[in-house]
Amino acid sequence: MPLIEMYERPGFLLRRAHQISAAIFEGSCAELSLTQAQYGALTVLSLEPGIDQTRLAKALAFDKVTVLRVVRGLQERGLIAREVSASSRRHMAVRLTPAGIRLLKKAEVSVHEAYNRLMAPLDAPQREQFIALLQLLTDGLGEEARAAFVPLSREPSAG
Amino acid sequence: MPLIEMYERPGFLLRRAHQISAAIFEGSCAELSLTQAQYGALTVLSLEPGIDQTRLAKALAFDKVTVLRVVRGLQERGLIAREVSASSRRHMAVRLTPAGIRLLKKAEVSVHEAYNRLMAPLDAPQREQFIALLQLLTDGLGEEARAAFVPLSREPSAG
DNA sequence: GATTGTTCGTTAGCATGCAAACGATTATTG
DNA sequence: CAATAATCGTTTGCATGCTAACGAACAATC
Repeated sequence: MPLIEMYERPGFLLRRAHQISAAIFEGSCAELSLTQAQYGALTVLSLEPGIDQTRLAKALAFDKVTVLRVVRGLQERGLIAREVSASSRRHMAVRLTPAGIRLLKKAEVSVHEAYNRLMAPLDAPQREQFIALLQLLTDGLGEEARAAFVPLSREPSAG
Repeated sequence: MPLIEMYERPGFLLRRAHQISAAIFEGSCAELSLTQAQYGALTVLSLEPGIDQTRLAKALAFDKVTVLRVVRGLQERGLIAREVSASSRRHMAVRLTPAGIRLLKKAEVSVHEAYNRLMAPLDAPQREQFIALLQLLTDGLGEEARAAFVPLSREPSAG
């Protein structure tokens, strides 16, 4: 048994795969200075303009604090705008600026490139299987681990 | 198209899956105060006593600094011992203490429990597929991303 | 309508992961 | 043996992710 059992454990492999994925993504998007987290935020904001930070956190499965820092960074770069919500003074309405929309559009190319680099070792059916299994895993564990992952498709658009 | 494309992207899913995996692992090992990183280090050390930190980092696909901090923490808890290597003054020989061996043995139960919780949404063939695909992905990208992932099976035991 | 409780955004603190830089030590080369 | 280069461990600094705590605003209850 020369091969270490550890290298077959999903925990180890997931950490490693995520590590590689992040490195590839940020390599591909280095020119745009976009991290995975920032890209995710821009993507959600493009589909849900004016969403508040808590909802944004849930959509991304992020922590509140992480969303705050991501959003603040994007705001400082002029990619998004934040203002107190019209309906509630404690909600922040976050939306893309024209510059943010442009950058997101530009990023799609790099993101696609990162996807291809990441999935290079897998052929088409393997990619489908892999994604299906990941979805099965994360969906099935959504409540187990945190109970806060609500993909936004159709939800009350104002509490 | 109500479902967001993002939720099908492997980068997002990998980050999410890793996030859940880490939470489950640390939940199961909370009593032992063991993180994934610490458990990985103990595991490698149990198979390669006296390994130096750089090699340990490569085996775990960790950064040098991360290994340093992990190893220092384990040393402060009396689970491992570090001493300057006999063959080279700039190498540190790291090995488990009896307490470390005991804790690692105790941890196996919790680790197994974490595995079952993590893989709960998948049946047996799916688990095999999932692990095989993860291995295919990480092996295939080992050099692409970093060129530093050398699973230890049989390597020069002294440079 | 005042009190209680909940939620949102924020700050602060801790752990993890990476890159850069530096002293000490070893390897390499003449 | 002397000089240069490479390597190991370490420190520092930065980014990310989480928990805990807190003020402000809202909701719920009586």
